[in-house]
Amino acid sequence: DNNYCCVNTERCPTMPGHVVLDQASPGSHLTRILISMINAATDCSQASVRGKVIQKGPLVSLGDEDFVLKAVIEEEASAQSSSARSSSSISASINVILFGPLARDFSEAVNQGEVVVVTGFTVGKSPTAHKDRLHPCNLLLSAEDACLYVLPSQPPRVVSRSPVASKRTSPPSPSSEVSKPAKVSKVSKYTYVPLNELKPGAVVNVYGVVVFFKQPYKTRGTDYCSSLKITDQSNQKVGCNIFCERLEDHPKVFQLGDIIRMHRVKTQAFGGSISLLNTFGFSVVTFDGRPKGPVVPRTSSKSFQFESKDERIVEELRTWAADQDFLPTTPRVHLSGVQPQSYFDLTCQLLWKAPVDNSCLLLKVWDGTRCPHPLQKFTVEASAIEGPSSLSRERSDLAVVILVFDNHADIGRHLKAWTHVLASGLDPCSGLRPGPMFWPQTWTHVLASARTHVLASARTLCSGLRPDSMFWPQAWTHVLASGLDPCFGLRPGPMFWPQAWTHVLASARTHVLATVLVSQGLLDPEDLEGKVLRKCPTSVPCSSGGSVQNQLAFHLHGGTSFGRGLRVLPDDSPDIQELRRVVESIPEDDNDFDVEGDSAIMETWGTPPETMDDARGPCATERRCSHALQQVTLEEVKQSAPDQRFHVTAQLKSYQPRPLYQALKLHCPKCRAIQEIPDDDFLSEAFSEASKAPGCVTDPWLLTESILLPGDGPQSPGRSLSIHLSKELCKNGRSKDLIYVTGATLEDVCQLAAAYQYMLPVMSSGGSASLMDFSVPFLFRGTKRYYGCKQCSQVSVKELKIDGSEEINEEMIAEAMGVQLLQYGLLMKLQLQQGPDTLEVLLWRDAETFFQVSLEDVAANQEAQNKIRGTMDFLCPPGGSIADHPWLDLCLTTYTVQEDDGLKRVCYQVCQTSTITTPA
DNA sequence: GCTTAGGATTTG
Repeated sequence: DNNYCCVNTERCPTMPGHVVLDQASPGSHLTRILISMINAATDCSQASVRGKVIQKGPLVSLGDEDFVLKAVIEEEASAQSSSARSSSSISASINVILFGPLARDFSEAVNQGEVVVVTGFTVGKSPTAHKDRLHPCNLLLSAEDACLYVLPSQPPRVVSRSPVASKRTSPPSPSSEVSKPAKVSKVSKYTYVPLNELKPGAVVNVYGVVVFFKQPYKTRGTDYCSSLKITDQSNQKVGCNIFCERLEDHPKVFQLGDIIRMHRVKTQAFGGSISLLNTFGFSVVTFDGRPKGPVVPRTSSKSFQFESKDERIVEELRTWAADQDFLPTTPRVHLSGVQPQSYFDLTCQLLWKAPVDNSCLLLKVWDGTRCPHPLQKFTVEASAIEGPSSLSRERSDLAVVILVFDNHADIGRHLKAWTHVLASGLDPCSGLRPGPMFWPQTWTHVLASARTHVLASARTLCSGLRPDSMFWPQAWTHVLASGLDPCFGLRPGPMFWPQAWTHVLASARTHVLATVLVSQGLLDPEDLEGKVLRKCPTSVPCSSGGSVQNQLAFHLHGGTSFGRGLRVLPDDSPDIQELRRVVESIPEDDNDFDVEGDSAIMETWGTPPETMDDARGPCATERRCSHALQQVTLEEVKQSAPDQRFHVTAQLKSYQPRPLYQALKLHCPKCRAIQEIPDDDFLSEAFSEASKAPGCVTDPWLLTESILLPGDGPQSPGRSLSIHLSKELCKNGRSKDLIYVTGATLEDVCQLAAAYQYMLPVMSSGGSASLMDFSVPFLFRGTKRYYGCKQCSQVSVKELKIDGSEEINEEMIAEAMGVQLLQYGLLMKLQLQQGPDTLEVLLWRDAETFFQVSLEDVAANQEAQNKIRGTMDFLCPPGGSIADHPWLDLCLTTYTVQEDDGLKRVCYQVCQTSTITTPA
């Protein structure tokens, strides 16, 4: 509330009777009154009222500089809901009547949707209350004492990443994949229903704080299911079940208290209350729920709206949630803080994994801290390890094993080394369980894998179970409830029983194996040891000294109770930053390797390139320069004086920006300024605004044809679209080479651009054609768009002179109009790695050479954008270990730039280098 | 084709 923008400095901020646009903190010395609390007895002298303008009437002249204007302001949603419980049914919308110059100023300066603060008003009885059902009172603002302040309206933003996002403004957007967030219409198209106002059988949008969640788990149907419970300021808790086939489409909820926004969820009556279900067009965005910290949307949606309004709602939910007493979750702890026998959540990085059997997977992870408890040891054959198996001694000492079972093993099998993982509901158990154990510990896993086969093939075993022979009473209830028979033959694959029955089988299996299998001669333990153990590359545990009872093992049990699960965390997650810092501070390049298993896999990612030529494979880039230079190391580059060239071989560890479309820029070859590319929503609004008052273009060298387009009603009256042809071009039979249009929307422009060669949107300036401002393209050709430099252009729209059959191009048009053309540029920051060394370099000047693509094409078509994406995924595979990244032959230049603080900094840029191999 | 799940620790 303290950031009021300075729009109009000519007006005195404290003078009554004016619309003020630049007051720092309006009405702060006064008491703010909620609209619903206003009554005839309200003391107006010390009061201020704040509300959003939802209606703005016309300025009515009473003659001789006297005016009157009626508007309706409404309490903003946040204030409304916080007052909802205490207030009566009095309307939160009130008529405001402005008189005199205040009315005139308001008419000019204030738009519908903006938020205003009024002071110095008087309260009257609203004569229209029975008719408009608004507040029974009205606010009267006359020139003598009244003051009205306008809060700056922050332009909403739309984040647009793919063509899908711009479909609404068809035809296809040239800059879709690569456009920058920009403003669109000021009124959001989404409204959010408070959770206590949900009615069954509706499709709604909601916001909420997550008070319970399960990571997505495989259902018996086709999809994964995320189960959530959310709440909001109404304190209503609402269950949600989100079904999506793809894991990445699920809500990215990582912690209780996260904030979630869902669009298009279906309300459904269930168990006496409302629950939510995703429905067609569902989209979800989540936010970290901790107060402070930036509001960063987490989503895999290709397009989503995100405006200042959303930011405000998130902040409000955060603030509200901070004071609530939500039930505690499993604690999120570091390995250094693990308490035996107490379930915990762990944020960690996967180093490698090894399959144990169909239903168990061993994950080797770390989080940069040391677990103080003695841990069970595991023996793993090197051949079973997926990922870099040898670590420096220091790193290895910090790494721990997690055994993940059943449904989690299915998720875990898809994880790549170096992925950051949230493991929820880990059980830091001792390897030995209380109660009788029938089998030596080393066999348990073998038996676990054997059980499926046995149970699947030997139906009689299970039907032979008797209640008095069960060890765990809770399992028996399940047996009674569901019986075992339906288990068989229903599910293909390693998990052939439905999730709901895991309980029965999991608890029954030890019993089955212990008391039935052997007694019936179906399984011989000797036989098992001889046949199955050999096939099992991971044996559990291998105790070496110490008491097994005191050794901890981390188990992620099957099932999803209490939110147990595995989830990949995005690389920009704030919870990873600390882990990353700690992990990077630990040396990885000492030679004291701790080799897991019998045969070590050579560690490629920490090895200097000179010794690894053969293992590296062909380079993915080649130098196109003609320098005769020796290869040097990154370290040598860093130590050298600037303004030189170097040849290096390195891997691409990471790059920015993500998302990639942000890399594409516009830049001026003359003044070298770089600017962002506006997105279609911004352009759409700019053109739509300009189309409302196109004016008349009467240049004598133009032929004008106007069409009157009918409107859809009072909201959108008809408009006039004019096409102007150059007489000169017409004379030469080339009228279609370049046309000028006025009154066109972006949609019109795109349609016309498809039919003509070049198209110049113009507007009337005193009857002559003039260009629109340079925030929009000044010229269109098909899906290509050309922008001009605000600094370097001297615009005047003139007739294009051409000689005979000369082909028109954008340079000629720009030159004729005095426009300095902007060029497309691609700016990326690459982090190179060479053994233990890293170096940050830029890709800018020779980006086209690097990707072998025209940036003009990248701006205009998806295929070229895909080429860049494909190349980057090849050079830096998502989720892969650095060992899997191809090596790059690079030519680097070094140079210095002057920073804002006057200091000089050395920069590095990739030049004259092309990628060789890109995936199909 | 249009369900799946609808919180409530495993028994490794």
